[in-house]
Amino acid sequence: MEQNDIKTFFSTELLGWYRLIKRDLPWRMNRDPYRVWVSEIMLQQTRVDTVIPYYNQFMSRFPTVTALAEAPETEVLKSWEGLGYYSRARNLQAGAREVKERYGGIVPDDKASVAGLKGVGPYTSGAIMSIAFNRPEPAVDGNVMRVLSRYFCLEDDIAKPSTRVGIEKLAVSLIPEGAAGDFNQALMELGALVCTPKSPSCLPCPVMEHCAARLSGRETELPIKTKAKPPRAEFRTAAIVMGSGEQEGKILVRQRPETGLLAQMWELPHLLLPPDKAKLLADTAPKEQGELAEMISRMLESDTSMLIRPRSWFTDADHIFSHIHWKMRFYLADLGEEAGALEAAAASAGKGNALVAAESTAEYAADARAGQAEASSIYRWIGKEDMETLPFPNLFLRILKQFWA
DNA sequence: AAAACGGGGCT
DNA sequence: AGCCCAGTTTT
Repeated sequence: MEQNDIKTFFSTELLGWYRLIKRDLPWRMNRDPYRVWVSEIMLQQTRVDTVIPYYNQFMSRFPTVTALAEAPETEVLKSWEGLGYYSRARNLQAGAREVKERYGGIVPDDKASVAGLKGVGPYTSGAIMSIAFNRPEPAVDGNVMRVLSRYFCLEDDIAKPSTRVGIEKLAVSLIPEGAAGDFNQALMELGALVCTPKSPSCLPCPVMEHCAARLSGRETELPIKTKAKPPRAEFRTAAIVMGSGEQEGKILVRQRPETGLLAQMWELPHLLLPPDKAKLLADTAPKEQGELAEMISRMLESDTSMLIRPRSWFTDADHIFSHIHWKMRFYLADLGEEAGALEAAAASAGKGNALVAAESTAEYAADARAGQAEASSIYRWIGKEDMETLPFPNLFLRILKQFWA
């Protein structure tokens, strides 16, 4: 059979299959461009099952572009809490504000305008244009690269940006006349339900008979993809500082900087350990680390001008981001009058009031500067009920819940 | 071109 | 416990 017939077969069979079995997802209720837009942003790097509850809550709280544009930023961030990649939420709201101001609150039926919105890249602009407006644009995500790599037996590394560009050209050529939205969703649906990464279910696949990878028995070898580097380890000590007097029953939290990791989210105060101290955390029992407790307490004194007394070890927690592995140790601390046991231990370890040892690495220096630049104005005492208002990343939310359990 | 940027699911 | 998933922005 000729290549063009193989392509036509693919498009026709896939589209027919999708129209029979497509899942009933909340963002498929209608073609409202705003609903499509929100769903596509949430679905970046995130599975359908995870997104569904967030999507429903988000749409009821921010039903229109204007509602989102006019909402307080913290509220938007709070609604994104636990979803990850928080710049998506801030970019989405920035986009909503642009649509409100420049396009009167109507998402424009124009590729360049949509592609110009913050947080909207090649995939998302293609998805919005095709799904909401039925324009023949490619929407190439990981599913699509996997499906097409297998069906056409493409051996390019899908981790390379240039590969996506090539697959986009192929994808456009496959779009059936007048069915761009359904076809693009069909491609992703097949990748999600049938042509899965690990063990694809070829037997029920609507296009198996002309799948080049399957025909040559190579469906599990494709697509080719270079593996990511493992995350680098970072050791951090953190404190749960319990207030007294006015602050009785409250604890000390702070807001992260405007940019970078977990930007603008709230957190328990913590400190990146230089490599030599990190070994201490890794190798020594929590209760014998007066020195580490002492370091975080000195950092807090310098930031807040309050006398912080570490009292006891609370818990250890690991958190793995895509590029960093945080190994954290939490101490309970208060503003007590007398020195705590841990401080005594630190003193006997021979550490006086000297500041934390000079930075050993560029990373540590950068972290220390960022911490200092934001110091003092970003700290705040919160009670249990404030957890419902301030956005915290999951790792800190878990610790807070454990503390207030 | 490579790194930064979360969090959860599967085996 | 280790491996996998992968869009956009920034460097």
